[in-house]
Amino acid sequence: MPPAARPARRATLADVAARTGVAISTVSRALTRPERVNAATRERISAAAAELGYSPNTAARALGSGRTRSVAILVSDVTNPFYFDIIRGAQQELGPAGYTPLLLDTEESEELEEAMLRRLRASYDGAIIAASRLTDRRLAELAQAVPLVAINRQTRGVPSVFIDTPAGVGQALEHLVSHGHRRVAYAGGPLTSWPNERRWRAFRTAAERLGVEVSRVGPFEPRQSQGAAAADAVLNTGASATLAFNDLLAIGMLQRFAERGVRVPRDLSMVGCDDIFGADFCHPPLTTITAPVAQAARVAVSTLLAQLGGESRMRQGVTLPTHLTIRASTGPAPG
Amino acid sequence: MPPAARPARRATLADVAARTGVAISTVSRALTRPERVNAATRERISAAAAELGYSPNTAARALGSGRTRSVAILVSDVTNPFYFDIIRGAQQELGPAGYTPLLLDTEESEELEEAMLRRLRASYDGAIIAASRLTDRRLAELAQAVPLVAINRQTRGVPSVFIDTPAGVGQALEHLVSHGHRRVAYAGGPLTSWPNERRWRAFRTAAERLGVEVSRVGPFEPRQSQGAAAADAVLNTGASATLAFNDLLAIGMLQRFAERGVRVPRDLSMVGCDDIFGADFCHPPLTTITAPVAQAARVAVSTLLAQLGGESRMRQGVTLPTHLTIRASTGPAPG
DNA sequence: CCGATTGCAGCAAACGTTTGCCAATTATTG
DNA sequence: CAATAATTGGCAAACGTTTGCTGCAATCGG
Repeated sequence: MPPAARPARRATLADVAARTGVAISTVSRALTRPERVNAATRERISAAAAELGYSPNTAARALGSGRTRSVAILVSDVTNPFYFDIIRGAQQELGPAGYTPLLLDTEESEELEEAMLRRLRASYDGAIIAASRLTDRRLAELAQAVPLVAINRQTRGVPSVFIDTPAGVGQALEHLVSHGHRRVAYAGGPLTSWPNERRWRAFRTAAERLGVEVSRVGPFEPRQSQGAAAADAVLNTGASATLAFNDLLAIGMLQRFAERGVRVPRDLSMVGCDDIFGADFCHPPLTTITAPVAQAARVAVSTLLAQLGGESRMRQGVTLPTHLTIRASTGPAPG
Repeated sequence: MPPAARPARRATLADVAARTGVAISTVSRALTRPERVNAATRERISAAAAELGYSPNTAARALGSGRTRSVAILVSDVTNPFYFDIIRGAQQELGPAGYTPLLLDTEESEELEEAMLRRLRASYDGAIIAASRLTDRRLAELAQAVPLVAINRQTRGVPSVFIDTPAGVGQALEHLVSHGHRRVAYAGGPLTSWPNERRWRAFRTAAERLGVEVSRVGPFEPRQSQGAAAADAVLNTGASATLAFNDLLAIGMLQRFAERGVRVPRDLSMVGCDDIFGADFCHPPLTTITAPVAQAARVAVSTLLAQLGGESRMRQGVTLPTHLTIRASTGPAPG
């Protein structure tokens, strides 16, 4: 067993220093600020470090420097596919920058959200908050104390990345109206969800502009299982087309319509929001407002890293465009 | 602004100690080992800690104690919906136990897997490895140095949770044979995937037992986009039914079949593995081998925590049963 | 050839905990 | 009531880094 002689203990700076015959501080600098150390010495140190398989102890580093090289990613529900792309996008941007994600599930709770952020404050350098449930006031206060970037939440004083789904909502409604729909319904998400309110407002405004009748049903938790209730409620309104708060809900509604024998899009047209995994292969494939979710996460991370890097003139708010992806769940109004 | 007087600096043990008039060590003990301290003192300390909003600095704690209260979750691709349930299940078990997940994406790379595990060794107490790409030897060696539990990977000396999909493969084949299928194909996953080989073996064995002809196509990366190639390859074999390495691939295949005008299950029956998000609402809904993925993750975490807790007599290997979920993608053989 | 400048490396003090050991106080026992 | 035991709380040394300051030597300009 050749590699069996592995030291049980991890190599530390002290070990590398001893092997090289220099001081610990020199090793530290050689590894973190190479330019502060003579090239020859640096060489020897790197060699010794490699031989010993040295890698820094993150806890000690965090304690010494106050920086952790990790970023908290707050999602309200790890289960929601919307966040998969958030996680993925964040990961993509974080990894190459040498940061590690700290995934936190706030379980749709305002209290938990703030508590986690506070409790683990020393464990991350900054945070990406996707779908905050916090009030504007609390969020703004928090942003004073913690470097953070919010996704899909615009609040004064809080850097954010906003996915312009409301604009897409307008497009979606035009699409429906052009197909002859005159009565439309909005199947709403949680009342505490900020984007939900924005989408509803955009929906109502566009409807007014286009002269169609609207109703709103809900609130519904954004889960597939809630789709049944939402579908039934929409049917009650007599609308010929409906827009759901998000795709998860929309997919659930689609299933319910199928169960009840409501043919989509023949009897009813259905539009979702976000274009999550599954929206393209559900039945019928869902017309939806495609959101650049992974991109939003990447932008959020890069904004955050810039902030952490001490960039003063910072983008305070970025808006990302969406587009309407027309699939098979929308069509001409019946009759 | 009442809460404005917040100290910019986080409260430390020293602050609490000063406020209570006891030593730092006493505060530490009062908070971590309440029984080691007088009830009255403990009371006063807790009160002061609460007032100051004290919460321990995890880095300092890790440094002092060598324990981090966090668990690494290694997945080969955060994008794969299979892992959503892993993440979710792990989260569910970790949270209540006061642990935090450290999500690591190994990007299907053996090197990255081991490197991450080593580099971040000081940042986690133990690891859950879902779908290791490591060789048996490396994995076993690693298990000596790091408390870990593997999911879907049985290797001597490595505690594991195994989802018995191979048993389900047998069932699936019986289901197909009972529908008159005589030629079946396996659309394989990555060659480095351990479960892939197990599934294929189970498939071949069952086919032999049932007297049907098998072929194997692949390997394919387990991505939806790879479904096209897999579907075309299967069509070439002349099989009337096919089992895919996993649902992601199966869903991709379903899409390709639709494109090519192959009617499922009329012309061809299709079975997936895992029953991921989407398997129930794709078109047609997928017959699949349902795996208790979230449960597997929960069991893995609890096994790991037991190990961390110093339990010596440990379950070395747990096997979780699967079952065949019949939906609409399978039916009688054509002709 | 001397004083000023620069580059490089080391010393030592943090950072906020945990924890082994010891001292003081209080409770228990014969 | 003295001796012993148990409980309680404090001291101080880790843990492995980072980083401000200092000192030394080599280099440079004049």
